[in-house]
Amino acid sequence: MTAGAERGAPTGRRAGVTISQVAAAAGVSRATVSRVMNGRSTVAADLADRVRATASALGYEPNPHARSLALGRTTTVGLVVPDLANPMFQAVLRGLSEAAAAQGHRVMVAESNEDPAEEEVLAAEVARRCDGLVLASSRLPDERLVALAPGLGPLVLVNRELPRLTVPSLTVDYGAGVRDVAEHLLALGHTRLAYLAGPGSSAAHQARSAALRSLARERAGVDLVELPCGSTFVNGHASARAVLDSGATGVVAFNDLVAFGALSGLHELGVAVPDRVSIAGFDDIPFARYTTPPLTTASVPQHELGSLAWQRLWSLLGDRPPQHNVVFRPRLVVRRSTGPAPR
Amino acid sequence: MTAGAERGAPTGRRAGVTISQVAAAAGVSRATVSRVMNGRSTVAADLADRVRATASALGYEPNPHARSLALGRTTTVGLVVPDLANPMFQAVLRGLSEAAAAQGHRVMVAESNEDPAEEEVLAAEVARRCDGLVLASSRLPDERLVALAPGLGPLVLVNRELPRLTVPSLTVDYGAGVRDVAEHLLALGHTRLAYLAGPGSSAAHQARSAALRSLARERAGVDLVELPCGSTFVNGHASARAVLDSGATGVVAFNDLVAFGALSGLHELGVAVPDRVSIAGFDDIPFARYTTPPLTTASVPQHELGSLAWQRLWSLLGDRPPQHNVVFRPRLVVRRSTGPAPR
DNA sequence: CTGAAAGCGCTAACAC
DNA sequence: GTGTTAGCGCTTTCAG
Repeated sequence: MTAGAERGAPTGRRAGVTISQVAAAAGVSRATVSRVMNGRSTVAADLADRVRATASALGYEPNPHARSLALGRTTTVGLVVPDLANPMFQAVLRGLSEAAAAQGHRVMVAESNEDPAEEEVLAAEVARRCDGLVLASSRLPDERLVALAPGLGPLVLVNRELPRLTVPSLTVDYGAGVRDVAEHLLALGHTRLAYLAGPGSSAAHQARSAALRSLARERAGVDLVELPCGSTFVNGHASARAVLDSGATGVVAFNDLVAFGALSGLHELGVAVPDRVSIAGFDDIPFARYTTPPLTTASVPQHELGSLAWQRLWSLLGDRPPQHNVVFRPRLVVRRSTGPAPR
Repeated sequence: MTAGAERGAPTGRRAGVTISQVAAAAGVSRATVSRVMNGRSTVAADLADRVRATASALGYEPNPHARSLALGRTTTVGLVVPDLANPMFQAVLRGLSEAAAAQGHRVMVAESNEDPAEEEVLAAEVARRCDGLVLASSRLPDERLVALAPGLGPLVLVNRELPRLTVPSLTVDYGAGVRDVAEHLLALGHTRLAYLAGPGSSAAHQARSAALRSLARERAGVDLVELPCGSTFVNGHASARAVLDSGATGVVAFNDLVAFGALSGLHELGVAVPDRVSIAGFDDIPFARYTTPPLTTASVPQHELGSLAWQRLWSLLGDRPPQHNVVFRPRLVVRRSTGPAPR
């Protein structure tokens, strides 16, 4: 089955005219072609023109892998997320992809399925293939991340900080955000709150859980129960019964997805929202305002997290001074899924 | 600024122990190391063990770019979509990414922003860097696509066919789907229908437009007006006024996003849905059932489109017999955004 | 300003 | 079985 590689091979293996062919055709050395293609130093104008002409005549396009090998850089950045189905991460991806594209870079995505072990392998692998890596909402324990980070090359963290290491991070003040949500519920007269917990490995979850507990401790007469849940619609849906059984009238969901799931599950159980129980989410994903009822949530600048991550990475890649870390303050967005506590 | 490249360079340039170092340390040739690393032919067991030991001791990991260059293949596939913000394409991405990951491949995404010119450049570039390419809902005119395709290497088309070329395609019978939607509206007593048109360059739009026109032609007493719109939430929102002015009581939106936009715009204009106008979307994106009111739509197997695309590509990459093309029949999903025509 | 030559890190014939 | 040799296609000193 030795099919000819020339012109339009059957299954479509790309042809590939090489720099040598161009050099030969133009009667110059490969070095010269390379210089012209890269707009390097001074090449006599006429020669340069000749090279450009034959290059385009032959349809020459430098082989990116050969360049990567020679230059030690691809024009690709990686993004590793726990769950591509989460609109939050989709938004980060878009923000990153857009910004990177504007600078001629592509992005390679990988999802770890919320599994720290998988994430560790993926991060290493993706980092190896790219000039830099953005790790969003890493589910890795601090010590693993600290151990891993130096080997990953240029790295930017989203939704996660690494105190002991100086890696650029874009974070969100989840403690303050979830506190705002809880205060909102308390102000509405709810005294028994349920927190639908995120994945145990999620730093975002840990921050929220801690902030809620400390709030409950400070305030007299506030009852808080933490219900193990997860990060998906399905997880939230499955928690509806537990929410009901908990006797809570106000629920703080780990994120909007979970909130929607709970909303839908409670609806099926015949529980009116917000009449009997109020539900709030987190993130303010695009559809949060269009559900029934529209979701009260804490807004997080998802897209911007992605684009800023690119800026940080870009600085790193150019050995330019690192940009400042930023922590975003979530903004409470009150919609109709929360209301006064029932009497 | 000649920083030492050895052990943990400042900005984090990846170190990179090479095959030569492993070979030297293990006292064998690079070829042997290569053979061991790739589980090739027979290498004496003891030697193999020694190599493996020193490799892992040194933390050796083959450089993917060098492999790509030598082997002529990366383990990466590309995906080009018109709009990453569309949940439909996000789902395709997930389907593709999941399936590809199961076979050890990564995906590189790029979005063309609905711009055919940009798409053409992107497709070529991404194809060059990957083993194969899936082009989703290409906005390229047939002739451009036909001209481009052969140079792209292994290619799979989603939401698009190329009659003159034999490239694997996964399509959806949009004509039948949109017809189902329209019939549903007609059965509810609507006689004046508005179609919120998608991008002119979209094959999906063209198919829907044609099917609707032919339906209107067949049926007596059916009024159809096509309103230029687009593919996004914002486009749909901006069309609300035009919908109202058109006097239509039933609207068929290009996709769910447009339908949501229209829903929201009409709501702001104080128009009750479905009491005064009925709206149907297309795709059945994940949130379609959770909006207010839940959206009537034609369901399309988005995730499956992505995973099947991977299968097709995988066959192509292995020079295995091409799999059969499939055309999915959308399924009408009636929810509460459509109802009886007002009297 | 241009060419020759070495090398990026790996794989694959081809000999021993 | 294992080492030697020659690339994969490009960039980049280093001479001239």
